[in-house]
Amino acid sequence: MLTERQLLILQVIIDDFILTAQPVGSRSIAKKDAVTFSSATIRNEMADLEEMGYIEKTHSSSGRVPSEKGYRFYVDHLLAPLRLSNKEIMTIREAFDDKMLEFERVVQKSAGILSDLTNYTSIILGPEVFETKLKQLQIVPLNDQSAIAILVTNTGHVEHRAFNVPVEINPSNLEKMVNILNSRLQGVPLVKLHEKLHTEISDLLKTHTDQHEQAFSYLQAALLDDHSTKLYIGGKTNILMQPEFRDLDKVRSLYATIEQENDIADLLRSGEEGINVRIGQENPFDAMQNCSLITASYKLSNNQIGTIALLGPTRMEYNRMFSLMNVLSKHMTETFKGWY
Amino acid sequence: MLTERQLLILQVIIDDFILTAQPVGSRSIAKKDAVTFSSATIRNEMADLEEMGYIEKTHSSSGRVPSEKGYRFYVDHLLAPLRLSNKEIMTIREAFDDKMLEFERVVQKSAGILSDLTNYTSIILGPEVFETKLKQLQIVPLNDQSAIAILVTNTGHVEHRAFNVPVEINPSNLEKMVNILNSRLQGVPLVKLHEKLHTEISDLLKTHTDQHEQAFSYLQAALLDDHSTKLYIGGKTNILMQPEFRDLDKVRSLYATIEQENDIADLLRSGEEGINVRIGQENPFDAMQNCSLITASYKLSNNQIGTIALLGPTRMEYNRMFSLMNVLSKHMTETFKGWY
DNA sequence: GTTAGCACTCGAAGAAAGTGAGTGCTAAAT
DNA sequence: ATTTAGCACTCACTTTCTTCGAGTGCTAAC
Repeated sequence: MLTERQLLILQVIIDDFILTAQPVGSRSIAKKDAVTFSSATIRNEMADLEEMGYIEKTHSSSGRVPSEKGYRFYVDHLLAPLRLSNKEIMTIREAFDDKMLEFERVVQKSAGILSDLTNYTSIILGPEVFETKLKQLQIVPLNDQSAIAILVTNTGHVEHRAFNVPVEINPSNLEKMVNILNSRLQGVPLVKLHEKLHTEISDLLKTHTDQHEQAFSYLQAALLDDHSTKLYIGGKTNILMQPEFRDLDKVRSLYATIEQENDIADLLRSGEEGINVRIGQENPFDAMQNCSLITASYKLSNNQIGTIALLGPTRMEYNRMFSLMNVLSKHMTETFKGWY
Repeated sequence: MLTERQLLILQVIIDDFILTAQPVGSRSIAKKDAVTFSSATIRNEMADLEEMGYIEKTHSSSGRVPSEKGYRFYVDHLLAPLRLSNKEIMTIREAFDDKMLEFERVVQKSAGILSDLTNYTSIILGPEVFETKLKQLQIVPLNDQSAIAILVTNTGHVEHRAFNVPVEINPSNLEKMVNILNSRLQGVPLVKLHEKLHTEISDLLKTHTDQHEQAFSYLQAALLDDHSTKLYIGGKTNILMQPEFRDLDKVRSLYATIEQENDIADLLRSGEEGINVRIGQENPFDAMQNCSLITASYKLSNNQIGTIALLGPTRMEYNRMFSLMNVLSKHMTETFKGWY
């Protein structure tokens, strides 16, 4: 168990290191107002803290640096919630002031804010698509060879895809077809669209259009793009600002990792509801061994859950990040309230 | 005027430097098979070439490095068109093999190919929007408070925007309104949409709907997003691979410059038809003083012109880049042929 | 005109020396 | 029994000095 004094020293070391990225020495700790004892005492305490694994030396005569265990303890027990600055609060409030009505827009903006305010990289994951349902289907003929299929979901998401049409389809047939499709497909979850097209619609179309086979296959190709959950990334280049990423190789391998969107999505999904932190080795990917990943969840009105995340060096401003992500996820949840 | 021998030496120096990024010395030039004279002769010639400004020394006893004038001469007079490797040709061909029908998709893919094959950063600019016309307008009600306006252009481009609806509008009124809008707005160039809405439609709506004022303003807000030309950027992080960007400050300021999308768009637009190269100082932005920008134009079926560009260090593989961009722009032009 | 030869230049890489922020330990002070 | 002053020691960093070699320009011989 740590004594009061050790807690204080640990806190000072971590706070200082988060600020400066430099190893913290006993003398500089002793200078703090909150610290009333001498550097020698601090040295003794630091030796104990090191023995317990909370701090480390970078070399035998260096100051101390928080270990991952130290950060973990800090996050779990020492974190003093920070009041956000007025500027930060205003930035977020203003962004949400102009009513946004599209999921994409909200998420994009949130990712932007988060990366701008933090200088880290933000990643936002949308909710699972299971429940997204088809609201309406439209087909707009462009010319006699191609048309655009537009798909609107109940969440206000719009997808579209151009496709070739067999020349023989005439406008009235097309309209008929779209009407049939709409009447049969409205309300169908996107993930079931494929199946549904096969089982129910295929024969229906057959009776109403001549070229059903071809039309069907074209349409299918057009509509069955991946509806997989997208990742919104903000401030990708902020990583370059962090002194721990002075080494370009590290940057490169981190970028390579981030580009595996599926893996990252799985990682974000794996967090519990509320705020989570993964510190250094707690992250599954090699390139993230020097990183921390903070995730927070937001809710949609149907109680589906999405995740916002911040990726930075282990030396992260955890307390400010917690407050920021808290506020932002609340704003997002609030914005989405009563949407669908 | 340069002698044959000087031309040869200049060529070797530039080719070598492009490959290795190291200053080229007289001895290494003398070793080339194509070179039959001694290093001493080469030194004499190099002194002349330097006097004429085609090459430079990095310090008084270093090998030579091409000057910007040298690159300019090389690009204008020495460039031997390079046969692309089979792999490169196949990559491009395969990408264009599966029929793409949407401008965005084609452009996105092209940008991807270009940056992947070159390890530089690719930038693609769409054509001016002047001629893009409204094909069809759709309004899909989401619930009783919001709806989505979808706008399809004759180029197959789809834009959409959610907006609030006054609760009182009922479905049949909405349909009526959409029909009116479509009949009056189809074929109107996007850039004139704003004006047209004001002069012609406002009063028309008035006679058909009760809440025309509100509906109108909402719709206006929904439709009049910026239709400005978008930039598609690929391989932004490729810049990190170039040894000349070992200095993070340079990378940062280059990124900052690229993020000024309007300026970049203007820059890309300013090239002549065909392939252009801007070398170092010929670029207008400070952060690009060590960069070269190659631009090439592609055509849409209506003869509108778009631009693909490649941004890299002045020490660029100009001949391969020329071939690549040539092939790619042709493929793009071909793909767009007969589209609208 | 070309080239061999040579003195010279200068950056890069390495070794040596000095600096200072930090430590651990001991012994005195509280 | 803590705490602290004092001191020897460590080690990254910086600066200075050396060495090394790839490169040059110039001169004289071919």
